[in-house]
Amino acid sequence: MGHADRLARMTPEQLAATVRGAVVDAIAAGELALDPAVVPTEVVVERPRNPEHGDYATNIALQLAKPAGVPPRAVAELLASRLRTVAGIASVDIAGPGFLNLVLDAAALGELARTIVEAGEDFGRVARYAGTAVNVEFISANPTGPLHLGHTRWAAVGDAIARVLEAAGATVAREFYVNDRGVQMDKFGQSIEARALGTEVPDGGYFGEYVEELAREVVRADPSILELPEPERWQSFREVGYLLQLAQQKAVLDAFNTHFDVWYSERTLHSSGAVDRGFERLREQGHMFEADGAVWLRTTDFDDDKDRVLVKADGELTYFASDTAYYVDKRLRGFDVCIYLLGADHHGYVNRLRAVAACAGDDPDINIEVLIGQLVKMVKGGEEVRLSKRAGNMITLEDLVDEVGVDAARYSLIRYPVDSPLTLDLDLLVQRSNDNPVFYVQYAHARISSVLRNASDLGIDWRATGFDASLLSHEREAALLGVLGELPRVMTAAAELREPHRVARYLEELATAYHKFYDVCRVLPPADAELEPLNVARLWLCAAARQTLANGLGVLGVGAPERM
RNA sequence: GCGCCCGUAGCUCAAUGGAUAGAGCAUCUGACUACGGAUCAGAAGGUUAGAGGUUCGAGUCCUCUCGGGCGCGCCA
Repeated sequence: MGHADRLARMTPEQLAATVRGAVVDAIAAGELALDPAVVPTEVVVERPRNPEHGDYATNIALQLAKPAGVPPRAVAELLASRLRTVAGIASVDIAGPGFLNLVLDAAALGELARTIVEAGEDFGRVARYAGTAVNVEFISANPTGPLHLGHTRWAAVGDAIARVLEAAGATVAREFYVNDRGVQMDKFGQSIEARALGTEVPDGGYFGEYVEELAREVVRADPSILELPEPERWQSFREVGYLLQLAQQKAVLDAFNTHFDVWYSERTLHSSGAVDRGFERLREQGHMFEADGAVWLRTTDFDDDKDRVLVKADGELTYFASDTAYYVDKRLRGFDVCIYLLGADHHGYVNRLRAVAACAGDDPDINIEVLIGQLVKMVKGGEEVRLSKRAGNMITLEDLVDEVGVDAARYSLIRYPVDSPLTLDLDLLVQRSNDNPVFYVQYAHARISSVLRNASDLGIDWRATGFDASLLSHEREAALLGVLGELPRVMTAAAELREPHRVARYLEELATAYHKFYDVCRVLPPADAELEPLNVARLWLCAAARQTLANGLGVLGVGAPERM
């Protein structure tokens, strides 16, 4: 019965297409005086907050009323009569100013469980960005010290953005720009040397305890370094110390489940000729000029406050010169979109980076994207913790993970949008980590895993037993199915908006829907009872829920434990 | 001074112009001799900082005011 099978399933995507079809048909039949071109290509079909408003609701009649010159309820009326004839749709109501409230047949909704189980890890993957190559650059901390809490938010969020984009079909490179060149590096080398020799750390140098540890390590690795003449000696300290520090950053990030594809060295940028290529591109585009003995980029052509110097009067390149070359290099490496994650203290860079893209002949609205994240504030004992290296209360990424674990740390940082400042209560995070919503979500996954294990122990092979979706008629089953069906749309929105926190919030909603279902719907047959078709149908639903939780958690880089 | 971000329940925060603004924590009251109680059911808690505007509809968009964070180098 191919016909029945085709009509049996009704995912939100299919429903949206069905509603749109009703509009197009109504126009073709002359019921609506509308240009088909004004019908949105994607009709919005959303799950109403109030369950009394049906499984799905659409505002399409409200949108079309004005262009059609007809009252919204009249538009709703004629769409409703068409939709009522569609197989899989149980009822259509008109509510409020002209909303269409749709209720699906239990079977049409329940088939979603099969769809999800069959899709497996692919459920939630969408094709929104298929064929797009995206470069996501984040953290890019100086390799002159450990990663601190300020970097940690980007470590979690940047990686989650990359994962979300991958789930949406993009090819993604996670990139870390290593500032291994310039004055800061020299200060770093001289600071390590000073600690090794017991002399005074230079002005503007690095004072942290880790510098002493680096000094000991460098000397231990090769004591002859102390015999070198200057400047080879401090330069050697710089080189060896830099590699040790960089390796430490990599190790910490790997442990944090954030794996970079590219560690791009600023030195390489210069030695590879990328700077020359970058300048060449900018010159071609006609935005470079000379004034006051310096070479400038006319970024004011594109919304920047002032023009920027590329080459100083003394012939030295500015940091900005590296930025421009780096951007051009990314584009030459084939990335369509270059995303930068910067802290709020760098928001002044947004316009100038966008101007760089424009000066290079690109479209700043397409090829470059600068995301500004607000800083993380920490509260401990009810008081704000001011993080400063000098005060010695710097909290590193490593510290946070040691205290709360990778999953809780990542989740806490990802579940909030980055454009609002975040206050983390260390006491809450550390001592009462069970209150972290990540455990609520993981618990749902572990709980389902347990049910499926028990089913297996009872010798139940639900996959091989017929699945009757129409049996999933309980309101909590319908609610759970409704939430399950949202993952593809949540993933699309999270990818488009670069907002992985939406996935986290969705998972919390899903976990709630599961727990509510589980509370009142017995899944396995009680002792001494026969296996009923309803038990099997609910096992399919459980499997679908578990798969969806696992897929969502995977996109956040958070584990989906089978036991906890 | 100019620019960007933010202001939602006691606290931490959601809500892509949609219906009665939602969660968690904290407070109070309930639910397992059946599948994991890290759960569930319920109560209480709001002039979405304030004032105008745009429209069928504004926490969301526009203007102004107030309050908070951050930034405005031929530094890196």
